[in-house]
Amino acid sequence: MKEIFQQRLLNWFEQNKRNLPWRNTQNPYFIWLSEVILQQTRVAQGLPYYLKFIEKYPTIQDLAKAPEDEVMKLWQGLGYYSRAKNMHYTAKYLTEIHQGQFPTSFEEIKQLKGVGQYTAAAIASFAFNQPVAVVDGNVQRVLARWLGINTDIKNKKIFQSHADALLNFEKPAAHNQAMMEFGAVQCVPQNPDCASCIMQDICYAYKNDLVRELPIRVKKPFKPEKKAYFYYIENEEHQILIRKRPNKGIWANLYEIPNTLNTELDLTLPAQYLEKGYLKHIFTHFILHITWLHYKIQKQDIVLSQNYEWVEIDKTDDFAYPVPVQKIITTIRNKKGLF
DNA sequence: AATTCGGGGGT
DNA sequence: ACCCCAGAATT
Repeated sequence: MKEIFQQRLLNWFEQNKRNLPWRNTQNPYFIWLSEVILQQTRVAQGLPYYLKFIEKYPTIQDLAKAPEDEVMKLWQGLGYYSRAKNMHYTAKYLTEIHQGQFPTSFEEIKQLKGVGQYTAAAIASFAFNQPVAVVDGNVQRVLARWLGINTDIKNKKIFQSHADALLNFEKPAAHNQAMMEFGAVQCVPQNPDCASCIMQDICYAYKNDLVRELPIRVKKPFKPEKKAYFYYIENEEHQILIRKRPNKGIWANLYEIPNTLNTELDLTLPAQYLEKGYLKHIFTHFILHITWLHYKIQKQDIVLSQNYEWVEIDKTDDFAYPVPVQKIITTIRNKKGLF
């Protein structure tokens, strides 16, 4: 059965694979970059970021010598910002400590910051053709349905052992990519077209009418909601107040306008604001209700704690912001002239 | 083993 | 409103 699956899978892959830029290379730097960008991210969303990164940083040395703020700005909007932070750290590490050489074994690759089990297996197999099986969300779905695995997909070990057993040792790179592509294109999460599937006659879920039930994903019962105020504070010199967030926690090392998310406001503001608005921001683990307020003040009337800085409104785009902060700035700035 | 970390697109 | 994506680090 294993050989039948492997052979059909590779045949299917040859005929149906998408032409993606990181598939036309064995450069470990490009492959690593693409894998980090694509962590928990759809190909369609990650693709433009990948193209931006390889254009701006054609080599790992280019990435290593870039300022972190510039890397974060290029990453803006992708989310999971620690990926960018770790990636930049690892680029510097490999350039300065490792002579710019990418490690070639799975074990060494997995030691790199920001590289876990999946990404290490992907790089080792794609770039160096090592026989290590990748397990991502796509692979888990394919395995769960084909074999009828009914344990929660959080139980990674179960899936890894099945993926290991199924790996094609002759062609690990093609096999791994084919597994993921099959999950992404054919064995999709919702309403897969099983009628056209080449694995139909050997698929446990299809034969037992369990396609809709597998894979099993245990979800958290509820998502908490928080409220916060965000303050667009403008002075008479057309500057606004921003600061860099701490290097840990949510939105690490991104820039923000004054706000009450997880903190008290450390500023004294006048009684009157110019306008206000509302924004809902949905995270994986909570919902944030944002009320934004637009103030105009005299620069001399405010005492700044040391890490705030005034920035020209026309230069605010040089900094990397969380998406809701960028939305507030863009919304208000685009009304310039009304006030 | 459970929680934290983002954002977007599909349905 | 819910799902889930080429997951990893931290607790």
